[in-house]
Amino acid sequence: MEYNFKEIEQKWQAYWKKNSTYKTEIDNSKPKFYVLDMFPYPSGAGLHVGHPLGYIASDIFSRYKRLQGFNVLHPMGYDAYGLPAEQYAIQTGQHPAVTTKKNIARYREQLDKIGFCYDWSREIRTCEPDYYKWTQWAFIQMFNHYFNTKLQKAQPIVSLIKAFETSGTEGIQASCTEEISFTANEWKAKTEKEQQEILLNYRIAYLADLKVNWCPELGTVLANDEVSEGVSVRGGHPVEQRVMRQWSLRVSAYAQRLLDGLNTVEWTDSLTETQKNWIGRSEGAELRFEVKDQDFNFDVFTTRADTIYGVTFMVLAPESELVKQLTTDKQAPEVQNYLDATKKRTERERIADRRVTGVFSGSYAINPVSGTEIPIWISDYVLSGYGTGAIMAVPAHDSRDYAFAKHFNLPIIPLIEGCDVTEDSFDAKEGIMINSGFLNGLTVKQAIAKAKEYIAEQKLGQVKVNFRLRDAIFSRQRYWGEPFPVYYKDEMPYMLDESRLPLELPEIDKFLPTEQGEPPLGRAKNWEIDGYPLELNTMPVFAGSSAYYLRYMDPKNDKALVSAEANQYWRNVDLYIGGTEHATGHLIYSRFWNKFLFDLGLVCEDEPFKKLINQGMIQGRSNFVYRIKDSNTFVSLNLKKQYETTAIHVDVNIVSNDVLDIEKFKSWHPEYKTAEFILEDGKYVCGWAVEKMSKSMYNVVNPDDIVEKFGADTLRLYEMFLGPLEQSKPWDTNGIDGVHRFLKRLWSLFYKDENLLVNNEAPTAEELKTLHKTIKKITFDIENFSYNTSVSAFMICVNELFALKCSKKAVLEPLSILLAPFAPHIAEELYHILGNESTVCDAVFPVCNEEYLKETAVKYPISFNGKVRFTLELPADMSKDEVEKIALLHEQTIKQLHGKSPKKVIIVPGKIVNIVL
RNA sequence: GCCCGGAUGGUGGAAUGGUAGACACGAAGGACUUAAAAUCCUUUGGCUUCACGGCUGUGCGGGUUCAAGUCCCGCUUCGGGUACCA
Repeated sequence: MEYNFKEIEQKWQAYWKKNSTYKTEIDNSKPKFYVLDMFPYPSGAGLHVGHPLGYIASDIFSRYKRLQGFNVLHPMGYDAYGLPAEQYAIQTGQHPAVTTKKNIARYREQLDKIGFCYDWSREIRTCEPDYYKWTQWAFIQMFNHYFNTKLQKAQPIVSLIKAFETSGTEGIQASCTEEISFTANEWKAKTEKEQQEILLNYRIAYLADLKVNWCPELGTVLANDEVSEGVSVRGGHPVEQRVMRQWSLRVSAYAQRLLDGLNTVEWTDSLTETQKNWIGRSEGAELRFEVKDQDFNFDVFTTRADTIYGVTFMVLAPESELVKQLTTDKQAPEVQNYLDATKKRTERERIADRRVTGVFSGSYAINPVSGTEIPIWISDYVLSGYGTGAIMAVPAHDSRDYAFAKHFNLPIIPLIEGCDVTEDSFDAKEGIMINSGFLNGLTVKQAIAKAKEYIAEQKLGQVKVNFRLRDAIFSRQRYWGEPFPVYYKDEMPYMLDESRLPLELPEIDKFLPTEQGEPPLGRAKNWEIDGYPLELNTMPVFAGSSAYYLRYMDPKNDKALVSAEANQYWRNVDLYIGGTEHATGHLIYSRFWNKFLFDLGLVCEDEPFKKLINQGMIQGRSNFVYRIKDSNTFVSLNLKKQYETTAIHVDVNIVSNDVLDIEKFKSWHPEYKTAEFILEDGKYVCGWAVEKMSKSMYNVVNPDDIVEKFGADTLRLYEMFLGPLEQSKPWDTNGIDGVHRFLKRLWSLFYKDENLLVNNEAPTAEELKTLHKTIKKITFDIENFSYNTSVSAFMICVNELFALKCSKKAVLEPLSILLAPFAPHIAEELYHILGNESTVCDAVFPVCNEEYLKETAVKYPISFNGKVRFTLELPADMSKDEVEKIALLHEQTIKQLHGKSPKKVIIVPGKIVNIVL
């Protein structure tokens, strides 16, 4: 019997489906393990071979954990809302729901072929009302809470209202958009509308006028993580700054907790580092500067309080409210010119063209420590959104201030002994302070601490921590997203009653803004509730992915996002696998979302993802043919030097081992029908390059084709065999024969022609050694996600058993269980051939018995000055002295010594002998 | 600019400081076959030698060590992230 993968794979996929093998229920008798993949956005292009890489890795781990007796939750679903479907709808008029559904069906079909152990009964789609009901619900909770900075925890907004009623803002410790203060009486005197406006200043989900990233091309605002280098991450359209009234989530309130939490999770260093940078905590001081000839002062934030004696000017952000206050009449026209000019510059232009610009405001500040007068400038190199939107400039020790000072000829005072600031600033935080009054003679580190102390003592300001992390803008002027459960009364937002959820996405005639420039929902008929208009914006794509891992625990629950019981059992994700591209988006938002729900007592774990692995990208491997200029003749790779040629991408699917299938090429495209070829050794050899896998490079490989030709097990093994999981590597179908041969060879241990070879003989010591060293290696590799070396280990094992002609059940059975996580179909088949009747998924993972691995002899490499000259087989338990004696007496040693006596002999028992001459 | 990863045969890649190149692909040769496919066996870093063997070799330059792909210092280079965050 031959290895018929097609038959085997179909048979067991049907069996698993029929027997609900992958259905998971809460089982308190077993420990839980939750393995999660970052769910995909179902794009129209379907899956290419790069997509399943992470899914296969998580599938292996899930199956492994199950074999070890864990109750494994391994769900899958779809991040179904998003821009591409809507852009497509705008172009074609097709409803995004229709294309999304179609794409999901296609994804599912592709995923099913690979034999994953997903519990599909738990599937979720973010665009389904049953699901987004809970996204809307969470939003309502965020609206109804504020963040108490003292407790570092979300609290009901009603408790804040109570506090306002009794003592106003006195003693309030709450994260807010803007510091405001009022008394209890003032509060009570306010109208309902005024009170609501004030509460928005504190709510975790709030509406505010904010400077946002507006993308005209997409017709929507974008969050910071959706913009990179001044263009939208999706589509690469220019983005500009605009002030708009938008929903936001007060993610910044959780900055410290988001930072602290990173110490409690097992993520890769690079990922935690990225998050740390994104959160951007900096400790420093807020210093108050008085303005000369005005009864006015303002604060600046600095991490270098030690450089206070080197401040030679101040700079305000052009958008700062201080600009108006500090611009003198004389300077007013010039300042206005500058403001107009900067406003016109988009973020992108500012990044591309980083010239030094600025204008003098006319005012002077007084250095609070030295008392000197310093001019106040305005420049766009200072950001309005960070700190106070104003800085103290220390050109000697900050490169940006230095560039500015040089350009406008402002003084530069060095503060560190021996530093040279004639060409560049000295930014390093090291050295001994000079020119700095009471800080002279201290190291920079000491000076920072002392200056902070001084500032606090003298009440010149306060020690402060600033974060780079911004609140998440949560409104999108788009159709294909979750509607907000919000209606407006007297222009103030109010939440829908929970009983009215979900608020379903209405139908509209066109997926475009209205003629008045309102978002697409402005087109919806009767988009109101009880006579009040509903919100026209929809939620961003990260809304639906922020708590999906919780929903999988209890996907059908219509009373809660997740029941306490399910949450108590499944708790959080033990292993999360996905791409690095979500480092600053999804992985921040979902941690924030989870912490919020944690504060409300709705989930029992503070961090959602305990361990996280980033799978590397699968790159494409493109092939080229070389056309001789102005002809339809193509020349083979190694002959092309003789001609002037153009390289043309050719579909990798009609190339095998870099040799072009000429007939297929001719019919690939009409213009090549009459093509002629200059061959080498009768073959047309193509060139190649590693590039992104994309349609335009003709290097996309579809997993379906691989499954068709080699089977799912081969695909799974080969994806893992390509290289380390976390590394990026090119896909090259050429190597796949190797793993396919391995499976065939494994099969050949069971069958020769029609004869079953399996027998019940007792295994030899050698066979047991092969088996158990494989068990040991595979176990270690799975635990360390080193799947590429496990595939090698399987190959070695089968090669050895093949050489030993071993078809013993006692060896093959554990081997088939061992292989089951990697190649479940063939493993299941083999397991049944061996006489088992239940699924291999419920077998017990074999355990290595070290007894079988014990070596009686060691092959000692004998080296001279570190260079190995020969090997010597000696008993494993031989003493050091005896090894030395034998090694030194060996004829080859004597030859190497040339009559000299060795200076030193190093013996590492069981490892190596090194003789030093 | 800053931060994080890499760099090992023709290719993908192995190597708790202890015989570099496991395992595969490709290539070459052979067996089986009328033939092909499939399968099996052998060789395969480079240079050198009839051979035994020798020399050399993990991006570059230093260093530590009995011993370095691995540790340290300084570069080169290719990816990825981030960007006026004071």
